[in-house]
Amino acid sequence: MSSISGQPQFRYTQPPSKVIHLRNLPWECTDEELIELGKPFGTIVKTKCNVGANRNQAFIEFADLNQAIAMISYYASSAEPAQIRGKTVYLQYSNRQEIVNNKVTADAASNVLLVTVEGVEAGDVSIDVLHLVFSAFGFVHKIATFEKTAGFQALVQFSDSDIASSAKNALDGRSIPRYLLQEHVGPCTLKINFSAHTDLNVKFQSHRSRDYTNPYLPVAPSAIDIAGQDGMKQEPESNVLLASIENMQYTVTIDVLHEVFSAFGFVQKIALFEKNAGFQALIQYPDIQTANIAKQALEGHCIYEGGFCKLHLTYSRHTDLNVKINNDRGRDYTGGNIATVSNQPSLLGPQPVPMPGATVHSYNSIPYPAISNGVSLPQVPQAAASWDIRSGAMAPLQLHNQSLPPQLHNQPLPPHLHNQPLHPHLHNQIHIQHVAPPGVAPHMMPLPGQRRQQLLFRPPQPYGH
DNA sequence: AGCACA
Repeated sequence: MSSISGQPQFRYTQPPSKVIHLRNLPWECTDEELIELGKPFGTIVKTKCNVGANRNQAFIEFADLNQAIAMISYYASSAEPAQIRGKTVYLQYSNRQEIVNNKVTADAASNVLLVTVEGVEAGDVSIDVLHLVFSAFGFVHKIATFEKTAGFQALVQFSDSDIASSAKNALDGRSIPRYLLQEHVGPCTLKINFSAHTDLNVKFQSHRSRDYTNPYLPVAPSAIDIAGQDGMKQEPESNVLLASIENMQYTVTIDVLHEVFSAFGFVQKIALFEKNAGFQALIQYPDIQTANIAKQALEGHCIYEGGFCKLHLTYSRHTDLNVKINNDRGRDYTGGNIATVSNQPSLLGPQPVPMPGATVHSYNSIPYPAISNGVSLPQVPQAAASWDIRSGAMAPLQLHNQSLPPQLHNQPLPPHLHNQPLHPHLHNQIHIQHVAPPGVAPHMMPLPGQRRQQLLFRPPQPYGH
């Protein structure tokens, strides 16, 4: 324990530190007395007394190293030793660089997080969105939301503090992805602390509290609403879809969107716009059912292989888009008498513009051959298109669950599902060889739901870019 | 009189 030389090693080898270690203190010593002792030498930022088994040691931390040096130097050459309550105290530099107060457990890790959502008003962020966001890190047991002066807050309970910590580390200071929010909602930054709670007392399932461990908990009447089965949105259904495009590495044109969304029915109108530094599109179908099918089939899918241009679909509040002019920002396929910008060749001539007054049936009228190249295709129902990488052909992507409305059964296949060729004009538009990476064909890539969650905040970087 | 989980 002692040094080889017979003298304690620590005696002359302490490097300077802002922290001074004091010993031989009276047990009753207080922080005030430590401050009195050290104050003449500088600014004391922290003290700690009653340290050690005998509670007769203490620490003083100065704001500046030179102040600690001044105190040590003074008493090293002083005839009067440092004293507290008449007792000589011995000083030396501490072997630590700062006083740490582990007594303060205000921010101790907990399995319950206190989440403050900044920049929102009541109802902007549903409990289901929070559940989705936090479920990426583990099973969420309970959520309780409330409004305080601090704003919209939520307590999110995990099974243990490790999971809670990982969620906190990943999400604190970040924002809820735009596509989880309704159109009008601004950026929602999460500020996350550990709660002092360990188990929330959720009395019933409601729009403000949930217990995911107890499916038999009574449901508050106020919670029975029009939320969809996924519960992500409170928005009512609409024939107009709002598409947010995530990870948009490549240009997404109206023609591309038209191609993709036409697989489900006649697309009446499309409008593109930038919002909140993101890229969004409104796609108008003749009816809610068609929009519903497209929404469910395409949600989370990528337009391009490699996770690029992932679609996130919600119902718009619009029911009829006002497209005044056909250009690269807006398109009206209903054949109304509106102006057309001349530098949009794909709109002219053979562009598949159905007759005026077209209904969902009119999507059959798109002037493509029903079958091309003699390639027989799987039976309807078909939903989204999928490009075969090797052949460049488009293969059908099955709808997962629901049945199609009657009018979509036994119809000729939509143009996407045809092997070759597309109309020359459109062909060039949708193959997007100029935007896809070399050797990669445009491709509809379904991503599993869990992966979607994983990607929420950390979109993949394509090809090492 | 000799470095803090408190």
